[in-house]
Amino acid sequence: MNLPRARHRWNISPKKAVLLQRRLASEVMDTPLESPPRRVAGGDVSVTQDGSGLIAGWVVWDVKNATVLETVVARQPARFPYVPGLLSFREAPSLIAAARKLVCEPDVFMMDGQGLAHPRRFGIACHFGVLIDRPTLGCAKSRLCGIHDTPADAVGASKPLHHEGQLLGRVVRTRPGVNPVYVSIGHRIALADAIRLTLKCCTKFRLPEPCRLAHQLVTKVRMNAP
DNA sequence: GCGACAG
DNA sequence: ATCTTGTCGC
Repeated sequence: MNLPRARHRWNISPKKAVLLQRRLASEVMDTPLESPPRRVAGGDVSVTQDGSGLIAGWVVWDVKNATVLETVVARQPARFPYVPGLLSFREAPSLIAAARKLVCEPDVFMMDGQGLAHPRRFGIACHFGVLIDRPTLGCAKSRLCGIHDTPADAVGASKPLHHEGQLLGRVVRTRPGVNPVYVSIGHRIALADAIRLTLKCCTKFRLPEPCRLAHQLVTKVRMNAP
């Protein structure tokens, strides 16, 4: 992939990281996808036992044929701690490094974490999306901020996620009897597109296939190379 | 001051 | 996120 050049450093203080988020958040674009997505990349990051290394990976999923088109991984030292609200400063660098290895051009990138559903409206899906200038969406397994009702126990049921008077995303039931996921836009996508695509990629499990397979990928790589 | 807090 | 045993259900 031919990605844009780096726009800022990553080894900055949490204080400056927050300021950077506020500045870049204005660049997020809430716009419909230009065409029905066919190649969807799911990304995830695993951490080594001692917590010093990160392994990021992407799995490109063909939604039409339900097949894997490509997989890539990248290893990097962990240079930023996990701080709620600043996840992208810890994981995005490795995810970008891995994305640079992709040969194909995904139509959308699905991130394991929040997008707009963030205290400053700039979760990892927004940050990654703005930096690489590609359509992205956030599909998190739990809540970071906001309030919502419990969606009905049926596939596709959902409830809005609100925070400070704004609609940040939707809590979506992807499987009956299991916890819903938190879907929000990352960049260059509309919430309706994000939800539709998330559901379309959920075939047999709670998480959409691209994300689930990416999680398996980085976990296995970590096991086979401490 | 206290609880909450993506991965 | 990672660690970690058994357990319930299809």
